[in-house]
Amino acid sequence: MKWQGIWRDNETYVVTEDPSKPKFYLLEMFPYPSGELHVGHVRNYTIGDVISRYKRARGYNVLHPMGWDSFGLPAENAAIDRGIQPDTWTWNNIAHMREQLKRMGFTYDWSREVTTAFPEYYKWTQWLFLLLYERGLAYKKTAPANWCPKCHTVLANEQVEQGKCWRCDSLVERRSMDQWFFKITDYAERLLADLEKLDGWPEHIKIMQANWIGKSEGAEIDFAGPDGEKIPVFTTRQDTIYGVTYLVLAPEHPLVEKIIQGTEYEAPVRAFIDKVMRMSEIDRTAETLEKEGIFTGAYATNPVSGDQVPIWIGNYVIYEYGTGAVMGVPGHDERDFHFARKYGLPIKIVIQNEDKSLRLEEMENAYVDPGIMVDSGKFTGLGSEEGQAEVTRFLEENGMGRGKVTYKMRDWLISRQRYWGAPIPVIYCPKCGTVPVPKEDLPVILPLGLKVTSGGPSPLARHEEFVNTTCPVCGEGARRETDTMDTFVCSSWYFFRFASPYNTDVAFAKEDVDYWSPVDLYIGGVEHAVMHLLYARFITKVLYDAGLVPAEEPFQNLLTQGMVVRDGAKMSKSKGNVVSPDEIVGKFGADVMRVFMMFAAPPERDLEWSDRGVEGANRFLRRVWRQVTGEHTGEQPGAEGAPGDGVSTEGLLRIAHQSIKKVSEDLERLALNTAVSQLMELSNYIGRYQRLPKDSQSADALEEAKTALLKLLSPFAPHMAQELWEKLGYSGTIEEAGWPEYDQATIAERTVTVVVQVNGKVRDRIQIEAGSSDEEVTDRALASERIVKLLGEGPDARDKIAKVVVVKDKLVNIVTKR
RNA sequence: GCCGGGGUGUUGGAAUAGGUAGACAAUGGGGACUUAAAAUCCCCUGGGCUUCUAGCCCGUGCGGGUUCGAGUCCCGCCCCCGGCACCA
Repeated sequence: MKWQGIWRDNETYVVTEDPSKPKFYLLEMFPYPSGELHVGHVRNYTIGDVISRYKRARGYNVLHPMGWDSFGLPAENAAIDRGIQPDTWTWNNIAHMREQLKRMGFTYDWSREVTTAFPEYYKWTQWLFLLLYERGLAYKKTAPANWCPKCHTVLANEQVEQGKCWRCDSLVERRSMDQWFFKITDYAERLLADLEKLDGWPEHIKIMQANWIGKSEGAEIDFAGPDGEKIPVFTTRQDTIYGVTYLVLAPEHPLVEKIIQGTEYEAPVRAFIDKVMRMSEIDRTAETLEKEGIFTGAYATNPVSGDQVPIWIGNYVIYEYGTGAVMGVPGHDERDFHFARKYGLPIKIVIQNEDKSLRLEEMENAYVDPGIMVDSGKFTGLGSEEGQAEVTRFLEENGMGRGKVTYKMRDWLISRQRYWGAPIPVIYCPKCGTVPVPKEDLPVILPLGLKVTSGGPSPLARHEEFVNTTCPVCGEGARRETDTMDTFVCSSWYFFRFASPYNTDVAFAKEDVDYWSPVDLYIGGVEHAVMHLLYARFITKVLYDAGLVPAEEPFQNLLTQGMVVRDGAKMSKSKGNVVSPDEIVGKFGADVMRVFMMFAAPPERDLEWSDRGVEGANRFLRRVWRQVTGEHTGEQPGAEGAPGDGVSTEGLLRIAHQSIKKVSEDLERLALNTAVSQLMELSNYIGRYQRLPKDSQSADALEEAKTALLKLLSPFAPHMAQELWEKLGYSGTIEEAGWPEYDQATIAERTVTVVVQVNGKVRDRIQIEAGSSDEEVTDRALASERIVKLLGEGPDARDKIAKVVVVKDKLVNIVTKR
């Protein structure tokens, strides 16, 4: 507490741009102000704070900011449940959580605090929308969207998990609505390609993003419908074009209506479509769903082979992907194979494996591997890969189709039919149509004090004063857009605002973002692997293209920390296994909480909460206190133990310097748990050393070991390290004293323990002078008591040896003849 | 199904470049101090065996392999966790 006040009063952690120092931009994902800091936050922010303090001690100019992702649905729900205004609720939560953060002793530069729900911030979120609009990257269209009935709004694709809303788990429905989108698909290729540049990202996150983007290279082939109209299909297997025996359209496909009209197939096809369309999204995409289809009565022509093939409708064809129509190649596609078998459609083999062993009557599965094209007209004999290129060329030369790349990723739907968000800055004029709000009119203020109710249209849409406005172009009466933006828009650029938070006339100043960008280390949960992290990369690229930021990628290094669990399960109120950080901090102090969380598990893995572990951390810090001050911390004196063997001044200095090396390296590679364990080892040794007779202790060496311990401990337990620093008689902050450097000569041991193995099994250990030659080591090993016992002495032993392997100063392995 | 990550004592975890498996903790046990308890300090804490002041065998999910030597590399399985999921 004492030091927190001093840090604040001296503005220790307020940073300014300083070109004379190397910069380090450290960022943790800012929280949604839910009301209470939970242990997951504490873990995330402690990891960041440890790195921040370490980098600062190392002389970096560290930007370490904090803010609030403060728009969003829970505020509205709280308003409904408790009758408080969303803004009041949000500001109260922020005030409370800010205090909780301060109590942890985090090194934030609070002068840069950013709150996305303040007009000073969302003005620039709206500006960002207009920037995308100008650049043709924001557009409105009517499209079927994911509607969450409980949240009363649409959701982006990324926010639907297994057919359910990511927030409330409700089953998502399909609704056709007029919506604003950001054209993230224009950046699909770059978002994919630039993943390769992100060396500092965990591989699995990059893979998740690549899968989400879902690039497929193939071709679009124009089949001819019954009246000669084009029916394009997308395929990645152009080489199987001669194996097409039918076509399948998605039930939504516009051509369906046309080809069944007035035919005997009309009624049954309609019934089939109705059935499919009535299914919920989750049922329709469930893996258990039986593939079903129905014949339309119409036929299409294969442009390459000239074959006439029946047109079917299938429940498994997705209208939004590719062209919403697929060619059925049962011989070489698993799904098509089963569909063909089920409905008695013909199967053709057009790809043979090398040994020509495929026989139609023996096939139980499709042959999906590459092979040699057979029965494929002029392409017969080509390999699959070559065939794909040749078929594509043939299609293009004859106007029958074209090479095509398709992505699974869809455009980012940003409209939300909710109140507590940044209003979309658009006006609809009966005369001028859709008109963006001029930049000088920003922000479009979100009116406060509205009555928020559950269900029905958003309060904004019912608030006439907000809705009614004048057209900025013609001045006539017009209406405002009443949807607000997805909160992920707010969080897709906040890291630039932190670099330049004071500006009122620009979103961020060029020189500020030039100095600070990119974020050197970004820390947060995996749950944002494809949402926030993809959106932030997209927006950064847009800003880069507009010449506003210097970096094409926002986050140089990424650390995705694991969850905090208890009894193996995620903490939740309903399970009653929630740990309150306030309680722990109140009982043991922030340092104990910090040390426990850093020690209990490596950052990227889940951390199992353990009350016993917290007590262990407490014991460790109390011991350090006693060792440094010589004071007792409540225990009775007189129960001193023996120092144990092998404790020496030389040993003390060695472990002190080894610890400097080890802790520094561990901090660099973010192995914070092993860094703490090294500190424990150092402390254990100091304890044993202090139990030596006073006259064999070196005060200088002890002082050196103590200061090393405190400096190394200071990122983890800053309050205590600082207090002890003062007690040792030093002035100023321990951080200003700098990070310790180790001396290699002190670490080097004069004698080393070498393991002696016989045939790979450890048989003895010998003490030997460091740097001894292989011959010396071998001689010593053979002379050792245990080896003599096993192999005999002198020439006897030498006769039995086939080979000796020596690893310098570590190990010698004697291999005997068999 | 596909793609990732993982499987090490009673538990959390360590072993960073193929070289002493189990560091550091937690738990449990024993002891010291104490009238007693707490706190503190010391010792032990993977399994089995034996001739027990000492030593042997087994042991990193399972089965093979490479190597003087494998938790680590290769092949084939099993299980757990995460992501995607009829994507043509």
